Amino acid sequence: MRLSTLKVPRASELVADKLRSLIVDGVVQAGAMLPPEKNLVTQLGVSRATLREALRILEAEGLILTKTGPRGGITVQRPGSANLTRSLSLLLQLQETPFSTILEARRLLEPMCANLGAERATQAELEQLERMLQQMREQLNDTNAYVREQLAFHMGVIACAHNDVLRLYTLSVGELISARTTQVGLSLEEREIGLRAAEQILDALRKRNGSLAARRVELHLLAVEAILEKD
Amino acid sequence: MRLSTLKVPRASELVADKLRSLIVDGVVQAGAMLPPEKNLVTQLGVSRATLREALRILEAEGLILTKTGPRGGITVQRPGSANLTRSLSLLLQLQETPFSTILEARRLLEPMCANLGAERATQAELEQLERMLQQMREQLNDTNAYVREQLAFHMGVIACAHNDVLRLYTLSVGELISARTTQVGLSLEEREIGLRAAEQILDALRKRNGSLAARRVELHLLAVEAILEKD
DNA sequence: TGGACTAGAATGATCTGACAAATTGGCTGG
DNA sequence: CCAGCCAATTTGTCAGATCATTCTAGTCCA
Repeated sequence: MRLSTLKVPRASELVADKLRSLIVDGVVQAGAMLPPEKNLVTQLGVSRATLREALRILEAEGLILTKTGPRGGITVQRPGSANLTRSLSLLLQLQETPFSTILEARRLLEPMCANLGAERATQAELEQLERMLQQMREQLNDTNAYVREQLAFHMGVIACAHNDVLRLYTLSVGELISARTTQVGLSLEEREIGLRAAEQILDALRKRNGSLAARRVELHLLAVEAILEKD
Repeated sequence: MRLSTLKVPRASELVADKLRSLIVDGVVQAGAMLPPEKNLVTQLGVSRATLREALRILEAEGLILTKTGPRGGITVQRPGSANLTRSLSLLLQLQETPFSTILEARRLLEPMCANLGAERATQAELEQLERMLQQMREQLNDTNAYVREQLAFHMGVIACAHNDVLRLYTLSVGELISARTTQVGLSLEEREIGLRAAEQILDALRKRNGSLAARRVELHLLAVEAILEKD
């Protein structure tokens, strides 16, 4: 008989597990508030220090946020992509992964998603993309706002694929690359070229031509990479 | 003049940031130990409670682990894929993403990586894959061990693509699916079929035939999906 | 000699109680 | 009516003590 080494759980971890399952199981919905620390301490039978260590864990997971004062307290949140992106970013930094690898990943992921999206996009989604395009046109003179809208458009295209896993993956690499793009900056000409590329991509989606959409996305991404790597 | 709402950082977050940057910047390498809490408290000028909240954050990020006793203490770790997988899993659970979406993501990611891998695999990697195949043969009678080796083989194939981002993505969906596979279990016949598929995939890699490798991976994954969805 | 046992030290884990800081809502005096 | 101040609530931080775990070294006995 083989026994694995027995792991002694900490009280703070057990508390974190208990509260996390309340959230994941939907007992407390996002937006709702947990009882104040004072009450939790009595209900859980641990000290405040232990409870607070558990809260920091949940906060690191993006499940809660805390505010001081009356009307403050512990609010349950739905974690966004931030944590996923953060985990990825940490891993890549520690492995000293070159930026070109991130670019390549996006260059492979997005065309694939666009291909799927061309088949699956609903009419409403296409109209939404048209509105996003309009947003990009309006923000053409503000680099930061433009980069933000561009990412939103990309994600809108990817959302048409109706696959949340791929959407989250693409979003996390997209966020990393957008951060860099904002640093480097885009000239007005580059922004205009990007806008035209977006128009072409939406056109391909409207035609339900997946391979055309994929090709256009890839070309656009290659152009962006050329800009990012010019220095 | 517009001022964004001023955010008051907590001491525990500042401490976590400071320690994290020590790790990310390589001042303390993985495997090294941080000073004991007692010393950190005096060096950082915060209370022990605050320091410990910071440590729980870093632990949640997979950057450290703590042990009690002499020779215990705070060890710096390189975070593995666990955090990424965990973040993804949380997000998917809260969005009530169906399992089929995860399967689809893998079915799209792995063939793409295999295609790349066929072009880029080194001789050493091919030999490593051959050894993994041997491991699978030896574990053919132990379902859990077999599933583990199968995931290792898959990841070995993906590693040939030499893209860490895609490797991490594929690994995280792979871990989610493997967990399910272990629950469902595989019959001996299914394991033998899987083994033969792996042999075929390695064969395609050896021939440097990317599209063949992609097709074989996809067929294999479709077979696995059929097993997982049979109930 | 050698092995088992024990006492002590190092270290993290938890608890307790207190005070500080932030924020809201109501009160009060003009 | 309103501006400003005060009190209450809640989280944030601190200091100190005690408990639990685990390694080391020494001791005792066969």
